[in-house]
Amino acid sequence: MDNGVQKNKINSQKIKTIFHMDGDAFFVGVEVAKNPKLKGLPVVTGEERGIVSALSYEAKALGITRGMPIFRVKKDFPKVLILPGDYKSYARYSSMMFDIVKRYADDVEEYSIDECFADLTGLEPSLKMTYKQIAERIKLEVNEELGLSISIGLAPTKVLAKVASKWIKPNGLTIINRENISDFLIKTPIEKIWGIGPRTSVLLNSYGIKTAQDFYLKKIEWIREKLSSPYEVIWQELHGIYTMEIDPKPRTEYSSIQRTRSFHPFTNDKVFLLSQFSKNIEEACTKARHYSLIPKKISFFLKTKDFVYINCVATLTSPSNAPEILISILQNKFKEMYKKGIIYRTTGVTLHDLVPSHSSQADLFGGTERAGKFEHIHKHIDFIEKKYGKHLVYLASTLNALKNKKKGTDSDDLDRDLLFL
DNA sequence: TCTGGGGTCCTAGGACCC
DNA sequence: TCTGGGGTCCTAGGACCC
Repeated sequence: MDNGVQKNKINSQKIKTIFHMDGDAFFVGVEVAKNPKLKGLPVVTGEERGIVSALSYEAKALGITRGMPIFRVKKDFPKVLILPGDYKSYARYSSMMFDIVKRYADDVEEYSIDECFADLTGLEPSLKMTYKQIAERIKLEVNEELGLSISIGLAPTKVLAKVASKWIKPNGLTIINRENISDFLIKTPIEKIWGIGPRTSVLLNSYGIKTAQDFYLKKIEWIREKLSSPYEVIWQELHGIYTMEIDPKPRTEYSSIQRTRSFHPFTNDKVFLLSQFSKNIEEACTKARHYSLIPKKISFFLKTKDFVYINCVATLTSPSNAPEILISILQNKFKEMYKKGIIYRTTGVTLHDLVPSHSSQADLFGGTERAGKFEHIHKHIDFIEKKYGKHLVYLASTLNALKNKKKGTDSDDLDRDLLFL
């Protein structure tokens, strides 16, 4: 009970040095590293998504923002270079970047594709460098070896290290220690603190809390009374009390896997929607198999053109990561979710309660046996995709998602497709 | 057609049991 | 009889993150 607080009582004896690294305009940074001719130009990525995912500082200077529709960029900023995302390269550069950090620190938490935390505590004597020098070395090596610019924060906690790495950007290095915390928090709006989003900011504003310093100055009892437990942890962290641990586990464990697709134009075509779902299921299953995970639960959602979600959950009597089985579940659930007169923009599938595949036991209803047959096929498919590239092999129902499916098809068609399974 | 895609964690409240 | 008072487990949904 109250684990975070208990832990920190022990940990607060020892002041930590937490390192946080944040890529500068990371996706664009990688594009520039791949093709140095782009350096100094206004560049954005996200062409395939229709909105700006990342933008170079030159593009930002023109007034482009994250999330801006690509058509607007084309129209208003014709000189800007627009690139599609190259996620394979981003992942490669990401792990090379983290490898550099691991040269110095053992405990590295890969937080996202362009961010990591590391615990540098106690490394000064063995590396014969100050913490600042270690950070400078890492920055230099990432810059020289990978051609990437990063910003670094050093602080006693993760939350403060995030404040620090954001302080100077790009190419910054900022140190917060227990003595100068307030200098930073006074100038940080509360909504900029990691973990405090728009809803909580509005609530805190209503209590007169505008800056991180205002929050910091509240009594812990007040925080407990007004907010839930994660905010108590943030309060501790802002006080320099190490509470959120570094988690160096490799990113191979998932508690859920999701695949969604939005489409254009919006539609209420049953066959089209089902084929989109089907493709989502296949891709989610491919990922699940890649990590040897099997879901015990699956959920589906439809999003209407007005952003209303229709959710639906199914518990699997026999856990499976074979798309054929999950699609047959979808067939039933879809009838509950779909309404004739409504126009949809997105379909989504989430696999929940993932367990390692070796732990799935045989059941009495033959579901596992049936899944076993498919397992064979999928082994081959996974192999082919590994060799020749992704998304080569699809199920019949997914073909509808690949062909630009004609509108208003009768649902009998669909049943035939699914029967084919 | 301003608003994509992939995650994690926490809480409130219902169901069920004694 | 003016319907306590716990547990536990599960789910839906909120909030937040990059």
